[in-house]
Amino acid sequence: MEDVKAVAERRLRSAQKRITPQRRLILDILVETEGHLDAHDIYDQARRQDTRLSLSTVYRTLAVLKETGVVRELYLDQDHHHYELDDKDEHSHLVCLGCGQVIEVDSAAFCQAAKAVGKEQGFVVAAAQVELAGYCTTCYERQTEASAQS
Amino acid sequence: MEDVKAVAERRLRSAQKRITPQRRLILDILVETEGHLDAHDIYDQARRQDTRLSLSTVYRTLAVLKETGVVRELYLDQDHHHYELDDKDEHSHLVCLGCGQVIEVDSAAFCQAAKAVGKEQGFVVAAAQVELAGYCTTCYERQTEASAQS
DNA sequence: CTAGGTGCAAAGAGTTTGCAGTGGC
DNA sequence: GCCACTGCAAACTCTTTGCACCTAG
Repeated sequence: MEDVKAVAERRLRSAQKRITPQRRLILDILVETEGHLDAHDIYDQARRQDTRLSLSTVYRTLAVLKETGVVRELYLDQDHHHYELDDKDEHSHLVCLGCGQVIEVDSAAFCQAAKAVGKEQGFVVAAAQVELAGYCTTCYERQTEASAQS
Repeated sequence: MEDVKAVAERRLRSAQKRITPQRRLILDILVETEGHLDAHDIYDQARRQDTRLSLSTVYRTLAVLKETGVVRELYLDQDHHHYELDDKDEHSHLVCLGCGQVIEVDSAAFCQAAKAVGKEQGFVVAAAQVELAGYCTTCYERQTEASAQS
């Protein structure tokens, strides 16, 4: 855990970026939450500890962290960006259309498929963004019940 | 070709939606272009034939077409939505980070992987959105040249 | 000391909405 | 003729930018 932060700070430093309290705070939140946060989530949480932090700083920090490969930007829905720490293995996201929960799954299978597909087209795949939409068990049952009684 | 439009109109009608000249126009553009258009592309093209058409109508029409399953909304980049006719087979998109071109590829492999992965988690996958980012042959070569001489 | 970073407020994209008038069915 | 649809303008959301001040290295 502590490691992640150390690595992140090293990366910032080697990119001539400064380690400011604001950046530390945002990084802490990302590390502790281990989730998929959007800029506003981070802002809200950060505000509890530093009431003067501004949203633009959050955006600017996320941009820096993305540039340095510390966080990854996700596209879980089409309205805003989400971010997660980039310390995990390749994985993709299952988004439940019913309750909105996001499940992470290993995506080795996709990466392999991605590279194969790319190769066919003479295309070098740098990144595969796979978002799966569907229904979790609970929501699926709820939905089939609902349509059964109509 | 003509078929697609007929199907689309039938779908609209059965959803109690009206067939207006504006909707026909937008549909025509989608059918003829066969590409991945964003709202503004459609607006620009449509304006050539109907100078009074408004952007909101484009958005509203796209929303209706999406609802009725005539078009599919894509997420090719994070800044705005793209749309394509939903009459094609399952396919995904290769987006070139160099020149921005979008190549469509068959994604049977992904769909299969998607369903398998979902099943493991008790998750019913309704849609898989796969966007692959990378470099086409030309841009890849240009890039390796550039880094070679530095 | 001096870039690079910050807060604030204002600007920008892309998209949505309220409302009065129009036109499919 | 009714109600869905339209155009227009204004609002809204998310994100970015300009600028003066501040602070990490």
